[in-house]
Amino acid sequence: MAEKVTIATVARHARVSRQTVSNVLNAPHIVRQETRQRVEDAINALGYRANQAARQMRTGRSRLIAARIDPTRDGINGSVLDRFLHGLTETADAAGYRVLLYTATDDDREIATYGDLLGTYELDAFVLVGTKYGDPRTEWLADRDVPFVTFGRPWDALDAHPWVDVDGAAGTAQATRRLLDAGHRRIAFIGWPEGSGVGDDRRAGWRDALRAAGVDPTGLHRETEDGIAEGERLMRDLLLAVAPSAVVCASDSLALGALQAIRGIDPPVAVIGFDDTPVAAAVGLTSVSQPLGDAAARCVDLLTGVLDGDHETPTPVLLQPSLALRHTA
Amino acid sequence: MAEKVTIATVARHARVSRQTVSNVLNAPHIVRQETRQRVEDAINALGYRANQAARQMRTGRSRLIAARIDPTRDGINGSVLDRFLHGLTETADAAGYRVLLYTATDDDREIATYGDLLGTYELDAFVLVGTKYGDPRTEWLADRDVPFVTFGRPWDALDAHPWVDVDGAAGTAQATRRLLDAGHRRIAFIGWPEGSGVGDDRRAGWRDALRAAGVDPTGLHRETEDGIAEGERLMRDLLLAVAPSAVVCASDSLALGALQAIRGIDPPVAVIGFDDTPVAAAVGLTSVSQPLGDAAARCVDLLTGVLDGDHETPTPVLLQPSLALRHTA
DNA sequence: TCCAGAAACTTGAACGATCCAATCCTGCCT
DNA sequence: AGGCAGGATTGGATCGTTCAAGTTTCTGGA
Repeated sequence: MAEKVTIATVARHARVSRQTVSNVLNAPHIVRQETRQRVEDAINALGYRANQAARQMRTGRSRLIAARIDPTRDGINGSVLDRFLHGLTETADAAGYRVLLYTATDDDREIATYGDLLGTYELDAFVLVGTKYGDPRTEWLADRDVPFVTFGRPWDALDAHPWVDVDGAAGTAQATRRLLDAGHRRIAFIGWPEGSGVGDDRRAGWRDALRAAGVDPTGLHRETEDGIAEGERLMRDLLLAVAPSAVVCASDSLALGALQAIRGIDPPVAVIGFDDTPVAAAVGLTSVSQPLGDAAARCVDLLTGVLDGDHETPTPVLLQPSLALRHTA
Repeated sequence: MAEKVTIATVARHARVSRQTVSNVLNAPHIVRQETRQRVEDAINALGYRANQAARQMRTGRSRLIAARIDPTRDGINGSVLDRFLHGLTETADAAGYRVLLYTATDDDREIATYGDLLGTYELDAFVLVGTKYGDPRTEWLADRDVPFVTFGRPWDALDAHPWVDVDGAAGTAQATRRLLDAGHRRIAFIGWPEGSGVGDDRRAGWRDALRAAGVDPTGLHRETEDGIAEGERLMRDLLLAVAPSAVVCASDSLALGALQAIRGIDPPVAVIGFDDTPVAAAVGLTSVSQPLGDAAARCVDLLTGVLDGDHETPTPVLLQPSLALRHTA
């Protein structure tokens, strides 16, 4: 069994002091070129890696970022988180950080977990996915000056914190415009009950795009909780009430339900979903696609900005979604 | 800002020495009841949490488990990993461990990452998802005595290591028997090319169930890479060649393709997929469901067994899948 | 040649927990 | 009352790194 290689081993091997080795690692510019080379050679020869625990003890920083992994709720939208987490892991890695997972069943437990993670692991930052009106989690973190980013806007706009989001309104607007361009006029919308930031935003995009084209959106939209059965029910309702020739949905679940409701109708009713989930790809559903890899990368950017001493509050990032065209629209 | 609460703070508050506090945490039985109570009260009052970095430095153990998060490949099977990771996080948490994510694009990089994680973070163990014939990763880890568990059998059976798996053959056999019970005789199988452990296992379950019922499986199966289009192609082929009344597939992707191929056929051809992905739930596809939460929990069980000093190699775990019945079979 | 000042490098201390060995109680027996 | 055994408690050393302060070496101008 090989001896443990510490900074002292490297120092001895390169005939310098421990501190010089440390400097080569953390502040290379203050070490003379020749010495630096000698130390780097020793590091490579010995396969030395800085022990994170020891470093953390002195600096108080763990180079660990926490992210929550949810129980896949209805299953369909779960893969969004999946893809986001992968992007996060990849980008964090490149920036020298690692992602630690945690779960929680409700806000209180989640906050308790924050305390635990901060106390025992001295986590550097948190990434929160999804935000709601009056989110107690962001408040707790902000009160304690814990760096964090949310993937999702702070809908309160009470106090600003760094965030990254995808412009949902732009997505539904783009979807609506595509349908308008294809000659559709009676374009309906199936969304979530008023009051959720994300849902209202997506509905607004559809409404504004219609108005801009001189179409009155009145009566053309329906609201429900998310779900396939719900989408199917509301689509049937819309068909009877206003006979739309196309529909934009706030989620792929709803869109999938809509697809089932219109089966057999000719000419086919166009359907566009939201999130570009695997299900959409599988059934050929056109859907608004979020740039999740980019979003994750920008989250890491914002965090490293804060962690590496940028004291100014970083500018929020609003990314543009794109339309994954398939055969339903 | 509150002072940092260390073991010394607690000791002062409880009027004992640091060591006594440490004993209360790590070996409670050697501390007198009354003293222990006083120390525990102090811990709660002060909100003390043992600093993991300091503990790790002395003990060499990080209470961190690494798990890989893959880029969602074809998207459909991605959520399996998602659900597994969630289960892992939950169970590990309960056992006092945390899950650290990593990614890698190929085996070599993955192994390099192992070295990095072990060197800098002193990870306690790895969980590998998916194994193949002659997996270099397990060999590397075993050579270095790094504790690890695989979710997936070692198909080589060369040297044993702890593993947890779901009995794929039992799943396809169960699916096949259900179809037999419903009166089907010409039950086809669409699977993956010979040579993958998982694929061969799933095909064997179908074949053996047919034989047990006195049906000759010859000519009733087709092989291809995974994918919806591939499944559709092979199903059309099967329809022309042997006109099956039912088909069992090695994945939901293949089953989804099969579903598209049989659209409009009456009486409908029964289809059963594998993995019970969100897509299956969405389109009403009957599918073999893996107990992913259980599997994750058993992985953690095996690991904690090894980490907490059980020197005997733990027994592998083979879990039974169940059939998620929907309207395609 | 000498010296100031900067640059390069070295040394001792500290982070917070655990381990080890030595000391202090406490209760019990004679 | 004195002595003893055993468990409970204590102080000091330690893990590997970085910080703060100190010392040596180098550079250039008078």
